[in-house]
Amino acid sequence: MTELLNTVFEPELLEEIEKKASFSSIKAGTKLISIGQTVRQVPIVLSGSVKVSRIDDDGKELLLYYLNPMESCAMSFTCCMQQFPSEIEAVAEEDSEVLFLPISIMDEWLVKYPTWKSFVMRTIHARFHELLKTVDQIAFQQLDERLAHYLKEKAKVGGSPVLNLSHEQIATDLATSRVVISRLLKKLENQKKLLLYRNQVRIMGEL
DNA sequence: ACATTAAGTGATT
DNA sequence: AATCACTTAATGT
Repeated sequence: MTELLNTVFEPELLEEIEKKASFSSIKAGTKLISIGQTVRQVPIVLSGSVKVSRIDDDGKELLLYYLNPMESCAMSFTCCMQQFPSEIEAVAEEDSEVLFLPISIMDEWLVKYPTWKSFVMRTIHARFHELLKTVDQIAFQQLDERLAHYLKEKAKVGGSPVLNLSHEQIATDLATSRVVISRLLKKLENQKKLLLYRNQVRIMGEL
């Protein structure tokens, strides 16, 4: 478990993490944080994956990105240092192991440990990049590309080309309607890129 | 066999 | 791309 951390952080920092962090195993579907809640801890995903999404005023959901092993949430850095309430919701996508770091250590570690600082910078950069990507996908209204991206991500996260999802679930993740998703999926199926079943999508070729 | 839920489709905005 | 209305197919009881 710590092997992953070893490759990223310096020894002294690892000791500190050992002392200050709390480790927890999270069951699939567990909500880690919801909107409005104040962030008090920074999560680092060790195994599994966590889905981070935005919910609008009408309760409509929009998937932002996944946290994979050795990734953390950029929102948590910015939010919790200033004690701002969360603007996102995070739910465990599968059974996961997560390390929680208290916010109190943030300032101190940033100056003390170069590997921590670069970790923080890397994750902020990575998330920001990811966000920009989804933003201009939405701006240019290319839902088909968003769907392809979504399916690829799902396959990567789940480690399998077989996705157990209903069209409905896909639609809520992408904040659109089921009918639209069904049509796009059908189009992809006709292009022999995937096969459709009830509550299941099997990816065949390159999307 | 019947009810419920998921998926497919044409027409309309 | 979204919504409506409706059909068809798969699943659960």
